Amino acid sequence: MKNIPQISDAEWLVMKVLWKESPLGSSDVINGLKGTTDWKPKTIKTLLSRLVTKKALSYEVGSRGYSYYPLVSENQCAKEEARSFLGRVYNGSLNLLVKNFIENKELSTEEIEELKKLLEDK
Amino acid sequence: MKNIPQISDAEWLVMKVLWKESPLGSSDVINGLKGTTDWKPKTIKTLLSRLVTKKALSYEVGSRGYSYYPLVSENQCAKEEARSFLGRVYNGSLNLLVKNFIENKELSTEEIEELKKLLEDK
DNA sequence: AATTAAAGCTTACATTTGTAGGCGGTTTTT
DNA sequence: AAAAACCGCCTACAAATGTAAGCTTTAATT
Repeated sequence: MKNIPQISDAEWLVMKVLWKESPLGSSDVINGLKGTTDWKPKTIKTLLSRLVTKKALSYEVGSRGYSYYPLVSENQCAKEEARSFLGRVYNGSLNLLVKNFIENKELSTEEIEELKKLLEDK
Repeated sequence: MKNIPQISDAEWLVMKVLWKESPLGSSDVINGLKGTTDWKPKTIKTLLSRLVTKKALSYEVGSRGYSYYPLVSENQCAKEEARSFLGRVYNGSLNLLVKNFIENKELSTEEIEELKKLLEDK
């Protein structure tokens, strides 16, 4: 059981690129964020470095620079975030969240059907 | 349509006290947090002030100090947090979150039953 | 070969957050 | 009335975050 590092909002976007495909050089990550953000390349490199420091990423050294890859899975991180978010806002209860969504009519009919199915299949 | 202010983790705990009951004086809030946190009274006052600055709270002036009350509802804030969290982590999809919980077996049988019921009743 | 571009390392700097302490005035206890 | 407790206001200060720029070495282009 490892500790999941804290990943900030901005850092999540970087991680997502690398969860989709890795290893990638920084320029690839920069490219992968075109359209998603307006960050300067330097900003993205800062985020990459911080993620390495936090041990969310590591890298291999190649001739044309580092090739980054995740040390933690998206699933692990998502779970951790969910835990923290649900704990803070919904007393840790996923059901309460869903209930709220239903009550606030935040869900389309299709989504509700899909949820039902998910639960049935389970 | 108002903007929901950003409420930090620590601030949430303060808001929760006031969402449960308000208006309350700072000493009541301090009391309401006994057992939940170890914060010094001063810390809680700082949080109260910050929440006022952020317009998450306001207060009436009484003879024995301020009486704080929320300017935003728990439901609004919860919705906003959910939006931000789901957006960041689950592409905005509640269903994806639920799916993940099911797959990771984070839900007890009872919770699943309850969810089904919630969806049926809807 | 000379210039330009890129890589990573270090530094920057404002804002938000966690976590208080000090100060001067008021209220409540002794 | 004097002391103790409490009030709110202002200040503090480190860590995390968002958002980069500068410098030095290396690689790519002309």
